[in-house]
Amino acid sequence: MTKDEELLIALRKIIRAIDMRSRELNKQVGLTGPQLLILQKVGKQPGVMVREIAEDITLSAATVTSILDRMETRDLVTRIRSTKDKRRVGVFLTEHGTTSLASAPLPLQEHFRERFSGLEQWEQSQMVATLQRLASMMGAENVDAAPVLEVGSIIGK
Amino acid sequence: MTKDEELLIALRKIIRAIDMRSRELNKQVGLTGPQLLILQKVGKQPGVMVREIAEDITLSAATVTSILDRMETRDLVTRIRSTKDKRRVGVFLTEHGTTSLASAPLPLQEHFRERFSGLEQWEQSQMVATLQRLASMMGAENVDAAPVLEVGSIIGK
DNA sequence: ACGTTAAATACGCAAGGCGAATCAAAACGA
DNA sequence: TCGTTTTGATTCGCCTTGCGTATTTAACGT
Repeated sequence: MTKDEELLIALRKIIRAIDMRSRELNKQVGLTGPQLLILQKVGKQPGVMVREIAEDITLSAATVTSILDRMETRDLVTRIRSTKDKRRVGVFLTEHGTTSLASAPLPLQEHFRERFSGLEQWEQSQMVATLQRLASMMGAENVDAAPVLEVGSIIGK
Repeated sequence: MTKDEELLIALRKIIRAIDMRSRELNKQVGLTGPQLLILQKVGKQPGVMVREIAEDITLSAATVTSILDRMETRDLVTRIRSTKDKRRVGVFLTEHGTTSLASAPLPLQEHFRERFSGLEQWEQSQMVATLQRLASMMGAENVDAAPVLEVGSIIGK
């Protein structure tokens, strides 16, 4: 098994674990992972724009809108259109959203967090750094477009 | 921002990148990530039962059935009911499935693979190791019974 | 022979996601 | 100043993963 196969397998396991966690959360408190993420973001930065949220958690604006729809019908957030710039829409927590956030379980499983926080500081940092690196390696475009050098990309087209 | 928040953000980016890749694959060759996984499984073990597949990739039988439905309409696999035990259904690759599997693009993006293979050996190993560790930290129950050595796991329970 | 259990499917449902199209408003440019 | 772009958000249509809960068909135990 090659290294990148191993990498993929490991990633799939991780993805699945996170997905399961999300479903579990949804059953328990009616909040899926992505919803919780957004809730936290709004909690930290009331009035945050939809665009900002989307960038933050790297989802399309359309997706964020649809998630916000669901959250709004559950009375977790409200959207208020800016009067200054009427294109903008700010997202705020409702009272219910605030209390939900306060009592919300964390997006990651408890037992994971315990294990993670049990690691040495440097190990945690190293882990995060590795993931961030991986993320940027996978992130398509943000890796500024190989300049002239690359012949392959031209041929490839 | 705490370390585990950073971790989660990075993970979401990675997940998204993989998801995008999966969609891309789907458009190009009609194979999503999970479908590819199943295809590989069937390739390795022709005639494998639905139940076995489900266990293997830890999905419900219902889910596997629905994925197989899609794969069958795309003529990637066929299902043949056993004559011996008529409850059982074996899954096989079609010709098209076989060639698809052989020529299947890799689950990871090309440019990622290039970058990844550009890393030093030790870096690759380190990266994979980190992910595997993460996966096992997240994997809930399937962390079958850390043997005696591990004291932590006992206390942890 | 009859009830129990196992394998697969059918059915219904929800969420996350995307792109393309649309609409409104702001910014820009000449 | 008046078009033209650009930006922010939403709507629409569509797809997959994934589950739970029946339902059917067949094997098995006693």
